[in-house]
Amino acid sequence: MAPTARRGPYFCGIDAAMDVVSGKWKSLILWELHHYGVRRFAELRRGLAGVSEKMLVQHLREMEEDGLVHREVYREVPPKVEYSLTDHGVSLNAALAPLGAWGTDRIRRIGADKIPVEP
Amino acid sequence: MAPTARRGPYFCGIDAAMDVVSGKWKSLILWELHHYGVRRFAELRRGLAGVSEKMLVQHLREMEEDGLVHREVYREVPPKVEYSLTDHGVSLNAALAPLGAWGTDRIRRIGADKIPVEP
DNA sequence: TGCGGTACTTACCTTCTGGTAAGTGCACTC
DNA sequence: GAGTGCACTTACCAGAAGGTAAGTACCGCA
Repeated sequence: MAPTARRGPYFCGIDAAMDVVSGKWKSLILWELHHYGVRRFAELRRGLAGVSEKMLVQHLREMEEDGLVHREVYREVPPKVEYSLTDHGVSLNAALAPLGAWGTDRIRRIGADKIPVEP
Repeated sequence: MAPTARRGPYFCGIDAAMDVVSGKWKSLILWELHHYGVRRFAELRRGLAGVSEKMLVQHLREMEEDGLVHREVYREVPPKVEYSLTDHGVSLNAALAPLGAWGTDRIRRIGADKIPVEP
């Protein structure tokens, strides 16, 4: 029940897009897949410092359901699964670009003290 | 402590922008203020069907802190407070436009059954 | 005199999100 | 034969987000 409780009726486009992007790691996953083209599960896990396996799986599943990422399973041992962006994923990433630029601007505005420094 | 617990170090621009937009009603508030230019508290409450006063105040306060909205208090009785977008708010709204377009497209894709129908 | 409207504030409660830690089955390496 | 890596799954738990309902202080209106 929980997995598909989302996707309610939307007020507007932003709403619909947000529903798909909201999730702590989704925009990072999008960016990672955009940057590398194709990535394996463990590669993503290592690429997104701090993500838990549970959340990575969950977000990837949701993004697959939403038609953003493609999941290719190779029936081998050890298991191999490759993730990549679909056309919708690519276009979403493009639509996020201006927002990213705005955010970069904001980081610059609020000062250099907010630059990523992990504890 | 809770009000300013956000604004952690950011991974990237998207992250920084999301931090500012995430909140159930924030994008709607942005849109409402963009559309009407200036709105009073009660006008916003009526415009955003379903929002609670608590969340509206809270979101407006955060957006004010983030430099997105301007709050103009008229010391009269009954009280009068006007909200409007700052330049940053306007530019954020512009940056959200492509995302909104993508979302509208998505709504069209996933079918007409998801069109806003409030219970 | 009581109701409605203004713009909030406060306390309490529920739901959702995300994190931790452990387990799974199989193959390769030391 | 113990340890490691692969791609997960499961159970449990903490904290954040958001909703409900009531209260505040003042005024205009009937």
